[in-house]
Amino acid sequence: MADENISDLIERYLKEILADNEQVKIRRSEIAGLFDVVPSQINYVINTRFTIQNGYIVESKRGGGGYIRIEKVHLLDDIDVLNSLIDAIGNRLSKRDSETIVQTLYNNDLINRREVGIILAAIDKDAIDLNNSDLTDIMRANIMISILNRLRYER
Amino acid sequence: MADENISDLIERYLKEILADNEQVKIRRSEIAGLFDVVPSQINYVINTRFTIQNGYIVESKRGGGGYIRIEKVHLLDDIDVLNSLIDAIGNRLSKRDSETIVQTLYNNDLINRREVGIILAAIDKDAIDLNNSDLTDIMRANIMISILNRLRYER
DNA sequence: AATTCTTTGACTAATATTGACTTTAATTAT
DNA sequence: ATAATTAAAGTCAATATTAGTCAAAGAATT
Repeated sequence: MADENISDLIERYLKEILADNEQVKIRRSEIAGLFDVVPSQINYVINTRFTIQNGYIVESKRGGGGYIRIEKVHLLDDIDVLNSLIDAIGNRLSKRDSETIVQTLYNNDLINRREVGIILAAIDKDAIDLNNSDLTDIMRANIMISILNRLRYER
Repeated sequence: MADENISDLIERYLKEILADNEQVKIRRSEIAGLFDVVPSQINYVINTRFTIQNGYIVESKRGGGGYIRIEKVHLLDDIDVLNSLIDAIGNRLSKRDSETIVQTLYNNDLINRREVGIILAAIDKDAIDLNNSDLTDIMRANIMISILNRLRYER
């Protein structure tokens, strides 16, 4: 417990609030001031400790009245399939492989027919085409991973 | 819930009225006075929060007895909603506008909460980012249109 | 010694607020 | 009737107020 750098302290501070609340809404500069660090360190703490893998989602808004909101989400129990699918996708994902993944999701009752349609529309070749099949496969991988991560929790 | 910016407060004020009425008719300077802001801020609020994507149409008149009227738009059926949303998307689509669209889909019972999450994941900034914000907005427009088109016949 | 993690700050991006100037419509004066 | 005045709303660019990114420097760990 005594091994604490400032990022750890900030993490602990936020998680203590999250122990009693579903979410924290902060003003970045305030927290930075509280711990006497530069504002961007708050981003560092968030990026390293409040990821979706840890069960947190983060929203923010800039400008007057801006904020950062961290929300704890409930990760589902049976997400092994999702996790292994995420792990299996590398940087690129072919159309064919993406269809296999969607089929797997459907077979495992992780998505319904309608959701199959939506996901296939989201990664549709024409939609994400960039005149560069390499880029298209990268884009497809990114989108698929983002969706799989979303399926890992419910709100 | 405190600490919202004034534009959010004005938005909320108007939407509360619109919850009970089909339309609001305001005198710009009055609302500005009520919230102690400059009159043109009312235009800012309207332009950013009461767009057609949001499901509102706005009419106004200048000169003596001038006014601004905000009206909830009433589209006949789901296809109308989808068509008008598709029409409103050009080549590019900002994050903000995309969120408005998804909200409108939800408000019109065209998608459920879970589908909101999936769609937002599909167009998430980090997912479709290619280190080029121009391309990001183009990609977001393409994906959103693809999904909207899917919803058009999958229902 | 090498690698990874943390801290810092300069620069960028998004959103909100303000105010000077313009346009339109109604009212009043000629 | 027509012109002048007044009373609105609209536009747009400048400024203010946040948060985000990224890379370099420093610290800790392996």
